[in-house]
Amino acid sequence: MTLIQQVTERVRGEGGRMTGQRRLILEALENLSGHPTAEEIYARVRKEDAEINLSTVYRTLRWLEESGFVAPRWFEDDHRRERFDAAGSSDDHFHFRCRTCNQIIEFDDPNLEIVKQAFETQYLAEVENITLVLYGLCARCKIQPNQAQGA
Amino acid sequence: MTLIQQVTERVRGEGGRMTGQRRLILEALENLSGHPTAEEIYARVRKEDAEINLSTVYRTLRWLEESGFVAPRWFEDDHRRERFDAAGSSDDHFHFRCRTCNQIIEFDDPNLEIVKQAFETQYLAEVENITLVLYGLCARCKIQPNQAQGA
DNA sequence: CAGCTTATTGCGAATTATTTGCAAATGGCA
DNA sequence: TGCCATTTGCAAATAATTCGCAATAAGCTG
Repeated sequence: MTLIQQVTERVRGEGGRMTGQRRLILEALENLSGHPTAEEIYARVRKEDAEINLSTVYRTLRWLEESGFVAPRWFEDDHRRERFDAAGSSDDHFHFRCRTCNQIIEFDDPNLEIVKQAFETQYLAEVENITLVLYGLCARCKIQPNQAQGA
Repeated sequence: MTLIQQVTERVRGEGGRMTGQRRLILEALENLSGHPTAEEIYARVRKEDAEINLSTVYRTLRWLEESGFVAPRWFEDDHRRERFDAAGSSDDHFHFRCRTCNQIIEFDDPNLEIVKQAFETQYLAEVENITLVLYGLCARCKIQPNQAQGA
């Protein structure tokens, strides 16, 4: 089932409406690779609907976030700008961000479960959530520098 | 050697001045526990010098950051607000943040080195920096909830 | 398929953390 | 003690995101 179908089902179930704007924003989320910003999604959607407003994009993203369809992320090299992770909040994974080309790679590692448990045991705490970001150079930029993409 | 002494040495070495404002900000950094915000440092410093301006606090923190004496941190539950880690950028450690009392615990774990190396090997990347934050409930808040402190 | 209700949109203004420009103040060497 | 470049205070600028509100349009209902 596609993202648009899932969201449609959800929105209808709670008396909401599936508008043209929402459909376009969902399409943009599926098609834009990486973790786009609201502006990037806005730019993409604008190609189809020149009248759409940036605040509609923000509102829709916030609403998708509440339902767990997207998760907000912030990276330190650009900490003011929110990015949207279309993988949603359910599927947990970690991130690597290349400081040259700005690409984001998602990965997972079972060691994080160990780190979490060790912390919980030592501090008698309960860990609900983990954010891990590795910053550095991706394979390509290690060899051939300066391929900077969008911020 | 105290932080103020270290910074004085550095600033004099590069033709800068150790002003009363800078001294107070450094004292605040040493005395405030956790990872204070610029506003918190400002509030503290203001008790000694009612004339100091918030932008002086920001400028000084930025300058300390450039020299590696403090490191900026952002936590997701309050992602817009910058916090300053007096441990500096040299000493690397990770963070736990309690979602109830907002306290920050610093910790280290050798498994992160393994995660880093595994990632570098698999993706042929070079990791320069790691940010890891665990979010959850600290020991006290697990038992006795609602002791919320500053944001 | 036209009407109706109210969820959603567009727009512009507000918000908030941080930064900047500039004239006035001051640290610290001569 | 005076000089002058570095720093400060102040007020205005920035920039991402949010909000209020009147206008628009989903999608039931008849």
